[in-house]
Amino acid sequence: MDDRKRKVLLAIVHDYIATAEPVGSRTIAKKYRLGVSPATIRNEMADLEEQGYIEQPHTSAGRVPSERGYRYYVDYLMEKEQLSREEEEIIRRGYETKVKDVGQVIHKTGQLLSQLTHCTAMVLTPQIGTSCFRHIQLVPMHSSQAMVIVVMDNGIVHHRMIETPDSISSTDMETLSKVLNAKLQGLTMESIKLTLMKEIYLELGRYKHILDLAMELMQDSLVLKTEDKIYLGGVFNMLSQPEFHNVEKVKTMLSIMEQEKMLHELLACESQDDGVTVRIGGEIKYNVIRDYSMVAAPYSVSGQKIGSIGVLGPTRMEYAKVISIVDFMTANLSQVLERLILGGGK
Amino acid sequence: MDDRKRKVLLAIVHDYIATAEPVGSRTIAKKYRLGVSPATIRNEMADLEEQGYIEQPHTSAGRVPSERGYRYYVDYLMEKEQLSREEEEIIRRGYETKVKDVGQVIHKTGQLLSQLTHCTAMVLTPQIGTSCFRHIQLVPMHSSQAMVIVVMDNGIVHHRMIETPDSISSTDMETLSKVLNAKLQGLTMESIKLTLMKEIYLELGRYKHILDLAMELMQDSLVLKTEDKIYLGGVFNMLSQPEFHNVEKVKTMLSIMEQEKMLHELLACESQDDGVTVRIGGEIKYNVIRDYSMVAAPYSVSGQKIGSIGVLGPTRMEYAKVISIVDFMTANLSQVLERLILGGGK
DNA sequence: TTTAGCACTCAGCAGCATAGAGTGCTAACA
DNA sequence: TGTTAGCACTCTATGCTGCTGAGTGCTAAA
Repeated sequence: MDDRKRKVLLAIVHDYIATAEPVGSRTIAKKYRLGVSPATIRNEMADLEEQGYIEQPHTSAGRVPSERGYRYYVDYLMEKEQLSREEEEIIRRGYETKVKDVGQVIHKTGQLLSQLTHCTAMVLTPQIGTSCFRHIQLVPMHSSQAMVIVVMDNGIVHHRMIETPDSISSTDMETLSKVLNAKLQGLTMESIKLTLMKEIYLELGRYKHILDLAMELMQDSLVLKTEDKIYLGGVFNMLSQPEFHNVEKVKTMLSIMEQEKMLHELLACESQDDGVTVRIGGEIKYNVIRDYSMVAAPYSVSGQKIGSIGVLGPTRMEYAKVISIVDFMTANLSQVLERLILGGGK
Repeated sequence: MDDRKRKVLLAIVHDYIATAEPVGSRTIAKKYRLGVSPATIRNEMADLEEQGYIEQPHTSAGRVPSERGYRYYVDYLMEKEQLSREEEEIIRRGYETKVKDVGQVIHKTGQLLSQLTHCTAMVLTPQIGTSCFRHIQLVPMHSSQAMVIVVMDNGIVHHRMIETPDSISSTDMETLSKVLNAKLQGLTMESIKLTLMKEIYLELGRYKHILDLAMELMQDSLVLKTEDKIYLGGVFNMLSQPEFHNVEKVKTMLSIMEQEKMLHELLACESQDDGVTVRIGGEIKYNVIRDYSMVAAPYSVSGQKIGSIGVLGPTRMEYAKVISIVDFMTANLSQVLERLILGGGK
């Protein structure tokens, strides 16, 4: 792959990304000023096609980058693109208001991501793994109902209504809360389950029913807070791209969007890697989305990866820009979440 | 409008709903056996057209119901349709699992609604208005941070991280919680704000900073829990309907879906009325969605309307069925929520 | 009042010719 | 040996034509 071939490939990728039309030799010669005639470029293109970097939709059309071509572009040709001031400004402003809870942050992140990339944004909600128990509170509500509230070290709060036997008074509940707090504070769920429970049950055996329910909630706080939702945004945004002129494509795309489970696996697996990952076409495991590309990256709080954000779009996407944006957004999101989860913000 | 005209109109509406094709006189004569010849039906159709109940897409096409026609159908001709056993079964099963928190219920409701109606489902999250303060808890977290948790009478729980001055100890927080609980329990937010705050500030003046933050959260618990989100489901579902063969329509529909604000107003205004409301085409205030119809109804908990669910679809929708489904679903949702919010369920 | 018959309209489709974009190949040129 | 001009070739897209069939409205007879 000599230098001129690289230049031709770069030109093809750039032009195709910009116009969504197959690129002909004349166009390259004129627009990209390689200093050679269309005929020469045609020769180069024939070679590139033989090597699998570009393809022809039909005989009398220009060339289009193949998946391999995009891959080569992303790995070797692409120049990193800085975010424009304007873009950075949009992001900063986006987080200025409305950052009162994690859900809102996730939502906003998705919005910004799709707005800036013109693709569909996917944001995995933070999944906070091991954490310590901090506080439990039983609050009497109605006659025979109470609310259990469990606070974890990482700021996660869970609550649930439970039925209480009539025999229990509100002072009982207060005592119960106190004992549980004293015994359990600072422990992880695992250790609570394994060791201490027997002791507690022995001591507070007569409240067994409530204890059971409270424990269940505590467990859920840990396990279920893998309440792994995905925020999806800007599907419409993407549909204005020319690849979706065809109704069938729109429909497959939308049906993909409704398969949350798949999207989830898609994003979750990305979060294994560090930094921004780019998957192009067939590199995505799922057959349904083989025609699209995905750019994703994990975000983290206090050094621990707790989720990821990603962008799904046509293989013909502005990789350079999208990658920078995803990169910038993860950093930003990490910061915002850090402030929010670990406190410090208003 | 004589009896035969009504029958013809009914036939046209039914057939058009079923096939999405303009209905001709021959079709009606053959399929709907009115006992008269196509020519007679043609005469009736000419009258119906003159009266504005049906329209002709072009000269050599059959007739299509106009908005007025649909309206007449919904008001006078339509027969209520019972849900099939199968459908009831689907709904019941849908709620069997996964009913642990309000969000999930809303989500599931949207899913079911769209699945059964083949339209886009919209579910407004419960907006619980006046409620009493039940419990406040300050939980120390890290060195200079604490979590405020506010529990309302109706089972709503809010929490937020706040900064605490270093001078405050965890026992201080305990005391603070206790005093606040004692003073405020059972009051509505309004009365708290108006009368009691001065007294409390006097007593606990040195914690002013924390009190401010706590009060802010309490206020939000009331006001902000108009966290009026809309759950949207089954957009894809609807796009498989023939009206969306045209890409432009798909796009407008999707752009509508992304205008949360509008959808929200749309649903919110419905919840004024009792029972199921049907808006057809231009009866919807917003110009963008003039080509669609909407069936909506409020749901309630302990007699109070706290939200609504709705269905948005092409004017050519199965009104009879959709109306029954929306009706059934609101009743069901009310029940499920009642159990969840007021406690009782596991 | 109903109906049969008939002329008329019009969307949709197939068939065909044309234009234009782009290629590959060949032969000439540096 | 690499580059380029020229040319024949291919194939899509577009627009035109004429035909078909569905469906109507009108008229006149039952």
